[in-house]
Amino acid sequence: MTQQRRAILSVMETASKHLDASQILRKAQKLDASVDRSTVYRTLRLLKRHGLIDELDLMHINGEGHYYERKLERDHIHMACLRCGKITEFVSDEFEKLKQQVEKDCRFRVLVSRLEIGGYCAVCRGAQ
Amino acid sequence: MTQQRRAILSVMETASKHLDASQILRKAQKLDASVDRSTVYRTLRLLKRHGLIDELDLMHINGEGHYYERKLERDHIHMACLRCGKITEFVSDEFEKLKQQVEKDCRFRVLVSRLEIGGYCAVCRGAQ
DNA sequence: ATCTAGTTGCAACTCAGTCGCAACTACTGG
DNA sequence: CCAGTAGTTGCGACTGAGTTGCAACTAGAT
Repeated sequence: MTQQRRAILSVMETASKHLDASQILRKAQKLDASVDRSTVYRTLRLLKRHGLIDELDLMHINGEGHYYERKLERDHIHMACLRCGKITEFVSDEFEKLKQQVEKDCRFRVLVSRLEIGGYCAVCRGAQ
Repeated sequence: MTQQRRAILSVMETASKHLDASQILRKAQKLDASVDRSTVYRTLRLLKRHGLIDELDLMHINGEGHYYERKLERDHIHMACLRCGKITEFVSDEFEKLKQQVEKDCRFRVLVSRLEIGGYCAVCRGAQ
């Protein structure tokens, strides 16, 4: 556990929204100016492998990069509005059931899952 | 509808598995040698926007790129084995129900959806 | 046959993410 | 408390996916 990792960890813990690697870098550098881009990537890879963070695309609403968020107790769905860009999260028992079905019917051990939906949010749906 | 688009379309229609952009380029060039990388990207973007193909990450089992597949009547889940790399597809009514729930409970119009699961397939689960 | 809007190939570019390496640092055992 | 070492870091150079500006070129309408 190094200074740099502590800084990155702390950024992830306190983040209020989905951050991409360069945003994480900038925020981590405010805590420890020595943090390097490659350390961020290396640490993110580590955290991902250990199942502590989730990696998201958010339907590529802004470019090709990835977003990261701390993995919480319950998985959630990400919905991205293709019009206004808003990201909504949604927790659903149906989702849990679906994963259980996969485990059972496909005899597949589920470790990570990512459900992203693109479409129109309630507001934009009306405005459209 | 140009020669080049016809070639790319044809590759997508006849593909037996998930292809990335460079594989699509190579295959398309066998049908029309003039096809350029940028045309492939431009056409894929177009097809994606029109909802004719789906874009996948396949849990980044091999690098950062994207994979594409023709969108069929029914959506399906992609499961990627983190040990042997096998990709399995699975059609589920639960998945349809889940999307309906999102439409209803979140008043969110679902246009595209992508559910990817990483874990261990039946074979590797035993071998592990 | 002509015109034009849309498409293409090309080459140069951007940007995310990776890698090799020498310098460094957090922990171990003495 | 200190030396040894395994693992981590910063740096700079690199890779590879995807994009873009532009002049040349179609496909299809008139």
